[in-house]
Order: sequence, then structure tokens, then C-alpha cells
Amino acid sequence: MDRLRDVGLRPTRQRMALAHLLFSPGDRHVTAEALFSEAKAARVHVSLATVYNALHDFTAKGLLREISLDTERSYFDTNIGDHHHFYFERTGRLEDIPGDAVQISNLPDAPHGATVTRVDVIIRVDG
Amino acid sequence: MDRLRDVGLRPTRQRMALAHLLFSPGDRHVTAEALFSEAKAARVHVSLATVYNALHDFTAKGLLREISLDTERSYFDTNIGDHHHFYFERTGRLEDIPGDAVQISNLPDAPHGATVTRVDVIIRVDG
DNA sequence: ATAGCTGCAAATGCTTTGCAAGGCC
DNA sequence: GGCCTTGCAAAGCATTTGCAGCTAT
Repeated sequence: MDRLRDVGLRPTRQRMALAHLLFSPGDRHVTAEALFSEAKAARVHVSLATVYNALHDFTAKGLLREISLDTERSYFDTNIGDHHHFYFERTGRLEDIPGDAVQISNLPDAPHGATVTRVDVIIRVDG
Repeated sequence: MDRLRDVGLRPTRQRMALAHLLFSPGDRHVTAEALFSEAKAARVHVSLATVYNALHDFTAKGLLREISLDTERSYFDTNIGDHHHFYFERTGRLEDIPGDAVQISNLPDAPHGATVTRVDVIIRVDG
């Protein structure tokens, strides 16, 4: 509740419930549809539109990170620290790789004027 | 024409025209919609469905590489060699980074049984 | 009180599909 | 001729939007 307030989002019943589902377990990767199903299973009544709203609001406030790996769906990652991903193409599952496990060097500078927003390393595996 | 035949695709008028648009200039990144517009501008009559078919057929045969950076659209890259990308979030433009310009070390092994399909490094910049 | 949220259903926009007609081998 | 392709329009799907009714503060 304070966490929501801190970033300037009203702690509404729906947002509290979704935040609970998202942040209570450890780090996780969810799709909007998956979170929506979880909410239903947990007898939390929220509309799908609200799930999308919450996910985007949380992302805009830095509570989540959005990841697009294919056109089918968007993933939202509760781990907002420095890290990368294994992507299991067959199952659609994502797995974190600690940021310090990967060394990237000789990274070219961003073109003049542009600043780097973030660097994503995605290791696609067929598992 | 031989290039299409070599990978087992019939060199139809439409595929030849699209291949020409794709591979004549240097390396490029296109969306289905963009290629469709180009075709129209070049007075090549193809339907949007055919553009999607060709793009996917070419990708399946290894002539193109598909890249998903956001949910909005898919990009197809004519550069199928080892390289990475700058992604200009504001404009949606992609720029190649030579593969040897980036050193990745300490990459964790793929989980048991899984094989690495490819490693994508995407540097998002706000330019 | 009131600005911000939510829910529902309709709308969007990219991508895919069904199927008849056409073109390559 | 036979089978792969194409074209068109309709269907699919994930995501967004419009707007009336709520609800934090």
C-alpha cells in the first residue's frame, strides 16, 4: 500500500490485489492474461482492462519491466534489477539470468544525442 | 531467382519482386506494412497477405531473421549474420551493430537439454 | 467534492485464415 | 495436370478506448 502511494498511485482495492499477486512470490514473469486468470482463481474481481491498466501503470512507475519477445504477447517482469533472460521458445517460459553473470564489453556508444535506456540480452533456447 | 530456388521456394513473380525490394539495397529492417507500401510505390501488385506469406517463408528458409521488440509490429532483418541492434524507441528505427563489436562473456550454459537458438542483444536508446 | 479509477463492451490494428482462381514445373 | 501460390475479405487475438458509474482523499 505504501509502495503504491510512494510512486503516486492510488491504492485501490484492485491495484492492491494485483500488486499482492505480483510481488508476494519471488521474482516472476507474467502476461496480462495470466494475471487475469490468477486474479479470478483468487476470487479477486477485476476486469481485463484493469489488469492492463495496472500493469502499465506499474511499469510506468518503475515497479515492473515490460519485455516483448514475440508479437504474441507481452511479459511483465517483477524483477526490475539488472539482469537478462533465457527464453524457452517452445514453451514461452522466461528465466532470469543475474546481471553480473554476463559481461558485455566493447559496447558501441549510442549514436550522437541518444541515451541508452536499457540493454536487453535474450538467450533463445529451444527447450 | 536461383536464390529462391536454392532454398526450395518457387520463384513466383510476387516473391521475386519482394526479394528484389528486400535484398537489392544493403542490409535493411522492414515491417510487413512498410514492405507492402514499398511494393505499391514500385507499382508491384501484391496483397498484404502475400507480403506476410513471403516474409514468413523467407524467414523459415533462413533468408531473413525476424525480430520482435515491442508488441506493435514485427521487424524482418535482411542481415542474417551475427550482429545485434540499436533500437530507437521514439522512432521505431533499428540499426545494426556488428557482431564482433560486442563481447559477451560468462554466458551461462543453457539449461540441461536445451540448445541455444540465438542470442539477441538489444540496446534501447531514446533517440 | 472531485480527480482519479474501474468495468463493460465496442473498437483497433497487426496478423492469420479460408477458399476460389491463377501460375509454376 | 497437379500442386503450390495468390488475392481478397473475413476472422482472430491481444490490447486499447470511451464513457458512465465508483471511490480514494
